[in-house]
Amino acid sequence: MIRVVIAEDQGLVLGALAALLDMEDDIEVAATATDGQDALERILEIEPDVVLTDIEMPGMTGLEILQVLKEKKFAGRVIIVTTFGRSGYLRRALEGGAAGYLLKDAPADELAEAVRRVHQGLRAVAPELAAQAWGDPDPLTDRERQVLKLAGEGLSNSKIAGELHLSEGTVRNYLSEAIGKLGAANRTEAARLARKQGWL
Amino acid sequence: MIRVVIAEDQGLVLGALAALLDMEDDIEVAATATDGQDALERILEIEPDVVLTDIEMPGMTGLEILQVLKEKKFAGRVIIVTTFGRSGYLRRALEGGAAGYLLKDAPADELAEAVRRVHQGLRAVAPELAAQAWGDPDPLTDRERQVLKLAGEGLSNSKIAGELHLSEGTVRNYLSEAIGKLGAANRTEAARLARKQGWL
DNA sequence: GATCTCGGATGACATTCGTCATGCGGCCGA
DNA sequence: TCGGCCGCATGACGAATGTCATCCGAGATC
Repeated sequence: MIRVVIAEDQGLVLGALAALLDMEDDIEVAATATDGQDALERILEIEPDVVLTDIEMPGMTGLEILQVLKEKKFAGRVIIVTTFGRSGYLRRALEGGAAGYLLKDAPADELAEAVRRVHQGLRAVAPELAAQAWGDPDPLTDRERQVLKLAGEGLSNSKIAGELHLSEGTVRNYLSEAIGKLGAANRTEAARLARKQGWL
Repeated sequence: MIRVVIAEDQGLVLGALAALLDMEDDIEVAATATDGQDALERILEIEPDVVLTDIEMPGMTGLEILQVLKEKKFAGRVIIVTTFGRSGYLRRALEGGAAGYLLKDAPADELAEAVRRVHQGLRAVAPELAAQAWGDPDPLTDRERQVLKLAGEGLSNSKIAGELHLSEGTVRNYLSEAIGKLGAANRTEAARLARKQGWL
């Protein structure tokens, strides 16, 4: 019996995924959670064989959970299930030690199959992503990413400077760098492009 | 037996929802579709009692399907199931004759319940939305909306002016108006706020 | 110790944005 | 037919943004 914990913030989808997996004879859904913190607690408490988690969740993202589990030398395996195949996410997931990475638009029967593969020690990466995986690496530095992220939310340079404890001029420099690297015309377009690649 | 057709572009979620509903004794999933066009054909062919559809889908959105079904005097009832409670969407859905509007973060057992309610001729609107439904109507004029949308994608004023055949100064005026109405500090924040409300 | 590199900071400059007052021609209702 | 809006435009002005050259100090590298 493969014991699974599922973390997914959309209740309907969570319930549905659980229903789907519970139909399998060799898989048991041991617990579910709708936010990151909660998920982490359940996982550490239950020590399931496989963890299934979304990336975008309130409290703590799937990638952060992955990070923590790695530090705690968690013995089970983790599958990331998410909406979009952003190469940035995929790379971070694999670097973080994820055993699988599925897209939500995969056919439904791939899910149970992936759980089994992963439980056997194999990897399960959505085929349409495997190739693109190491495509174009994120050209942004940490600072540029931070600055761009805030700028993309509409903060002014001075607000950003305050937030990151930098001078306003420095913020301008990083932003200018980022805009150049992404071939954008301004901060807004730059943020949009970076977001599309999963770099934010 | 309530016959249901489900339209949802994310295969995994689609399969899972189907599994969830198929567990109910009085509900039968008659067909599923992963894009709007296909969904519409299935619905017209099968004439189910209830249609369950996402909003964002390739080919045709759930709201467009709703529109067409209304024109064709479709006898069944439609439930919109979507990710976020944007009041703009909700209003358009209800105006379009939707019988239900659920959020994906609702608890899973609400789904079957909603299907039954709707089949009996009742409405099923996620309670946390019902109040807000007619809350704040979109304060933006058509022009403001168009301009804001493009600005949010990173276009400069002059690009926007070219796109919409307006003068650059006029674009600035509309944008300034929109920023003011939304209480934002700049175009980027304004676009973000408007998007969050489903006004874009 | 001399030299490089790197994160961070300045200052100056041109451009773009955001705001506001104002002008003009339709079009609608009184 | 006369106001009064409304959509669109202008012009002007200050503030925010984008670009560059340059500088400084702390580690690395040699």
